[in-house]
Amino acid sequence: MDGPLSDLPTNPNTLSSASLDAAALEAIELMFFAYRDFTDVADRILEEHDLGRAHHRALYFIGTNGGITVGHLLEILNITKQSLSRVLRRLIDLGLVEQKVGSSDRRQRLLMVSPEGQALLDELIDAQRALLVQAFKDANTDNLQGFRQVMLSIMTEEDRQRFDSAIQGWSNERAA
Amino acid sequence: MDGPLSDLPTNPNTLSSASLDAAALEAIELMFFAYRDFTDVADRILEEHDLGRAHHRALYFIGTNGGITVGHLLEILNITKQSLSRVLRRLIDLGLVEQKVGSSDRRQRLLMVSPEGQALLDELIDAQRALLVQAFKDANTDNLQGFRQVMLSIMTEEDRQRFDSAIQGWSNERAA
DNA sequence: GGATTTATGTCAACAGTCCTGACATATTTT
DNA sequence: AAAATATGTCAGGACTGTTGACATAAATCC
Repeated sequence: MDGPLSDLPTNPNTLSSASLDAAALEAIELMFFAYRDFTDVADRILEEHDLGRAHHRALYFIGTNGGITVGHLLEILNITKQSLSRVLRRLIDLGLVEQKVGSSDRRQRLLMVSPEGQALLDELIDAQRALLVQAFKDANTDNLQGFRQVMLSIMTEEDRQRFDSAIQGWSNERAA
Repeated sequence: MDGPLSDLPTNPNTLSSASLDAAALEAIELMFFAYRDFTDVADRILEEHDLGRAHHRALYFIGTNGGITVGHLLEILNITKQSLSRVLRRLIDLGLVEQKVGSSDRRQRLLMVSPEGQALLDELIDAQRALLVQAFKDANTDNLQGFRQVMLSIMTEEDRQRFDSAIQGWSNERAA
């Protein structure tokens, strides 16, 4: 049997309300299982280092935003500073993350990963990237655009703006 | 600027390794932000009822698999029975979930949601479905198929089998 | 029919991650 | 000099996951 996304009207730009509803209902489960298995590949690596997901997230955004301030990191992660504190302390104590006093504002603590932190981050990113590359292998350009467009549209506008994209604000527009 | 998924080769079925890599790298963040904002809409409702995500997940799979056994629920959720116990106890004490002794195997406790549990579940599902329907509104059939195909491919084969799909096992096949 | 396995439940302890509230320090801004 | 800002920390609580141990009832095995 085909799933809810398979029996749609012929016109590629016209989807019935019922079809959208059925597709969305299935997508609730797609989100759950895909995200769980996506995070699992990283969790296995983190276990070996006795670190949790929170450490992964902090390490990730520090590594991909070298010199980020604590405040900015808090904004991205959407957690309290007390919550980040424990995680960050651990990463610093383990020598995976380093702090530098801000040059223009000496109150700031600029965060960056150490070589050891970068090595772990590379390991984590490679594992998740490999999974995604495998998942993308049999998809064509349209499929990938669709995946990207849907994922962007699921986010809040604020989060969407993190992705520099030609289709920013597209959600209220008609596809060309 | 376009994102990594935008500057791909013209042939829709041929994607360079570098493009796939760049797309996967971006997708790591797409997964993070989309999933977070997707769960947030449910979390807001759960807060009003003083329930957590674990209660949501249990309620969801009981509601969509009426009469499910405790053992089967544990398999789906991939957690320990001790972990589920606390959550289930709370749902039962609140009158959101009911138990019935199995008819063929009287050791089993068949789980089902009460009318009150169904009402809460409907509220949760409606919120997430509304978000997804909105996200799907500007996508065409190919886009949605792409989203579905990629999400299915990200899962383990075991999880993928929960979705009855014409493209089961497609990951090693060539698209028609 | 007695022994074993299975399905479920519970107690206890511990870990990770999030929260709120309060308070402290250094630095910048007004 | 006073107020605001960036950061850090202490304390306590909630939720959700883990391991290990033990208990009961029912099904299955020999």
